[in-house]
Amino acid sequence: MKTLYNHSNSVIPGGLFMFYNHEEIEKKWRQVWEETDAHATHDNTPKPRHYCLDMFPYPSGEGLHVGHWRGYVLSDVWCRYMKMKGYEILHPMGWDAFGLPAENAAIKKGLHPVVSTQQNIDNMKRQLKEMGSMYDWSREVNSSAPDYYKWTQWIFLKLHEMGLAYKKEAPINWCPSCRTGLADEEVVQGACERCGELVSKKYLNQWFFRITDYAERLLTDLEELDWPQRVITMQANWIGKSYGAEVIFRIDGFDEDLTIFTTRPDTLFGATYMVLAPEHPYVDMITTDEQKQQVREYVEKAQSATEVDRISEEKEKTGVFTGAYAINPVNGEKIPIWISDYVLLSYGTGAIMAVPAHDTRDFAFATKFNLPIRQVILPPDGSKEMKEAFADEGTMVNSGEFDGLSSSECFEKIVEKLSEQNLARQQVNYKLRDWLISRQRYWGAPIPMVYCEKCGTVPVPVENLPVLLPFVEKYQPSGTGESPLAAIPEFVHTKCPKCGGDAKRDTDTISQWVCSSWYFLRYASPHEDKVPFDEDKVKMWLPVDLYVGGVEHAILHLLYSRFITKVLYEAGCIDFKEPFSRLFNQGMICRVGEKSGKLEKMSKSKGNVVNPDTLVNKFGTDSLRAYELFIGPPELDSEWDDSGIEGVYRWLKKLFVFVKSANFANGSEISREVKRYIHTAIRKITEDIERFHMNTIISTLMECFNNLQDYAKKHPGRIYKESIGEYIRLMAPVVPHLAEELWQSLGNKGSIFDVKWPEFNPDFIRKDSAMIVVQVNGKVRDKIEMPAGSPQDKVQEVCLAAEKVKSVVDGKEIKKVIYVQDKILNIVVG
RNA sequence: GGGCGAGUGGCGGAAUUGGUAGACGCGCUGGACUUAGGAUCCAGUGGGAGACCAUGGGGGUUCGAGUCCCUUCUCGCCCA
Repeated sequence: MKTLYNHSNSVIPGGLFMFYNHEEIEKKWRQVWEETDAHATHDNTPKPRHYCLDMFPYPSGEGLHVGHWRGYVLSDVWCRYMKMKGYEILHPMGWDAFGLPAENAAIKKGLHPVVSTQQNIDNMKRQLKEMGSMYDWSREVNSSAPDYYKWTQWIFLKLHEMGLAYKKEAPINWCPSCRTGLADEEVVQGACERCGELVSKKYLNQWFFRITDYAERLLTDLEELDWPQRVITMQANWIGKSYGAEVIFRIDGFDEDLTIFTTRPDTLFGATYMVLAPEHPYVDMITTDEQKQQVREYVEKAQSATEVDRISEEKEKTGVFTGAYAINPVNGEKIPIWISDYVLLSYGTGAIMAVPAHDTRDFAFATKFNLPIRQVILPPDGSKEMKEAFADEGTMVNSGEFDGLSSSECFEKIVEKLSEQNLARQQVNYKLRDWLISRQRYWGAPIPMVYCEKCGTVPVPVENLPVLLPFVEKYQPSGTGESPLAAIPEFVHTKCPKCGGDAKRDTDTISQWVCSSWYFLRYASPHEDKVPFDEDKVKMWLPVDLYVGGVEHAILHLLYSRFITKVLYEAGCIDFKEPFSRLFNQGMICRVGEKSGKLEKMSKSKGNVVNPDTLVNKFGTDSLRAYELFIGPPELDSEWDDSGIEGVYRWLKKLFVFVKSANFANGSEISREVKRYIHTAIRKITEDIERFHMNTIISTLMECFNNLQDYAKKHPGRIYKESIGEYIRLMAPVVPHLAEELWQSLGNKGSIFDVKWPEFNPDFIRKDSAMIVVQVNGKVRDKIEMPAGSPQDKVQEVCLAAEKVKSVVDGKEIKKVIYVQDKILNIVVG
């Protein structure tokens, strides 16, 4: 008894005890929701539909921490609010269960991924249910389930059929620790996005998706999205469109030409040498005998360097002369051809013209190897000194007929001139490269392709899907560049679907990013078994109205999903080009890291996680939900502080006692004061939810409650059920369990979420009097209460008579008076 | 180096269009009830004795600036 009293009881007037038993209340209402199927989404409904999606998590063994809760609480508050606004809500949840994170976790625990994934899903699902979110679990998807990945394979085949999936032997990003190839997007600062290991190069025959075909569409359609600006910018930068020109340089003594891409054709006269990527196909051909040895050694060494190192501006430049010369098409000059690793084969044409005077890296290279630096653009200050490259625009010099013109003008003029001789043309270039989707790992959807000696590469027919991932004991990555599946003869050996002869399966698996780039479509018809998604239902629900998740997916997942959506649009499967109309990125929850002592993103490895289970036990889900919002603006990072939850808990406890212990009168509220409190809150909270200012919802609710409580103390028994009911509806999206409980105890039947969101009435917040702030020369001198709507001369008269004002104004000339209705009167004196 | 955020009490943070800076909460101080208080309730809480001073620093626009403009510093993220 004593512990209960300590924790949760409040003494109410009259000496009675009230116990806010959050555990019992929350359990009760979750059960009611389950029994009444309260969160089921109905496809057929007269209501307007709203699709709100959380980025589905990968089933981690560590479970959820309070940082994960943030986004989920936010979207749930939004959904519950929208439901009360009269929408039919689709708010599903599922598991990004295939792929490296899940597999690495399984290996670490020494469990089979099938087992560990299921365990993790069970635990996380329990946690998610405890959050009280209105997920419709009947629509749960699991990307590692055959009835799901069957359709991931279908997507692969669709792209193949459209000519958007192709296989090529290429140097790819290889993570030696994860023992698999990675997409460019998965390499961050030269390291594996997952494990942080430095990525190296490996030549492998791999499947790619032709995302570059969609570069322009992916860029221009960004404009129509209601997304955070920074995500749009990051995507645009990643696509990396640049305008420039292709210019052809003749190679002295050879029939072959070198084509280069430059974003600065205006600097052509300043090109004093050329550089090829060490892997460039002409290197061997043009290298003179004297240079052969050196070049060969250099090419070998360059293979091992990471891309980030190669293109870094800080790194000491290296390179070797090939002995060959090219002819600069604008002036016929013979310029040496070098090779250097700062030129990448994969960007542009793998060859550049080097203009040391106007490019930072070229400048560093030329300085090191004593190559000529010729200034062709004069900076606006006319400086001819060249201590570093001048990369801006200016006036042309040393450029023949173009001298004296502005460099921006010559950008086109020089290209035009060369194009007459077919030596140049305007060209747009993209940094985006094709998407590598083969993984040499076990835990993924097998690539549905078969290699037949007779027929070549043959897609597995759709009716034979899924190509099942075999259950094997030994699934650890081999590291040889072959997937573990290659070691399973029963899997590898198959019959050719075309000729029926012996054939071998592709043994790589599809990147998890493909699995997650279409899951939002699956939720519309999660049990459909004839097609990946029911087109009518997708039309009903999509595109996603609100997508909530972390900014870490700004490029990878969001770009891939946009791409797949565009492909399916082109294929005529869906009628929209963009999957997510509105995107919201919640900020990270941070805490001081155990080892670093610094504020870091919450994660197990940093040793700074806070487990929600403990807090739920002590304070209840509703308190934690409210506190997750209260901690700060949802789009900004916030620091977790355990003690803050106490304040929220106290509010709920007091509220519980307040509502449960009083008898509110039936009928309409008669107090104007109470009406004003409630309607001020209705207006503020509605606006705040609409613009995602979730933190101030809590403040407003607390403030309003404090007002109601004070009022009730002064006027016992004078608050009506109507007002309390409105208050409970306002808090319902945030604290759903308590709201249901209190709603019921007011004598209502049914769920509060089937009741309409309260309407704000401006008549009720109008005040009879206004507190006028009286300023003299902008300084506050007094505050005077006046009837609302008083005219300026009246206000001025009263204010000037006020003692505090008089003492500063007297004896001075009044130069000007500014009056803002019912707010402020500013007297300007000389 | 470039782009985008952010900088307000002891702390987390409020402040639609420029109009009482510090809402709400934590913490703290004092008091009440109590065997006890880590429960609850009441009061107080930016600094300064004060005129006044205060939204990272400096300038500006304005009757009035946390908010707009210029400049500068610090931190975070992304790109290079």
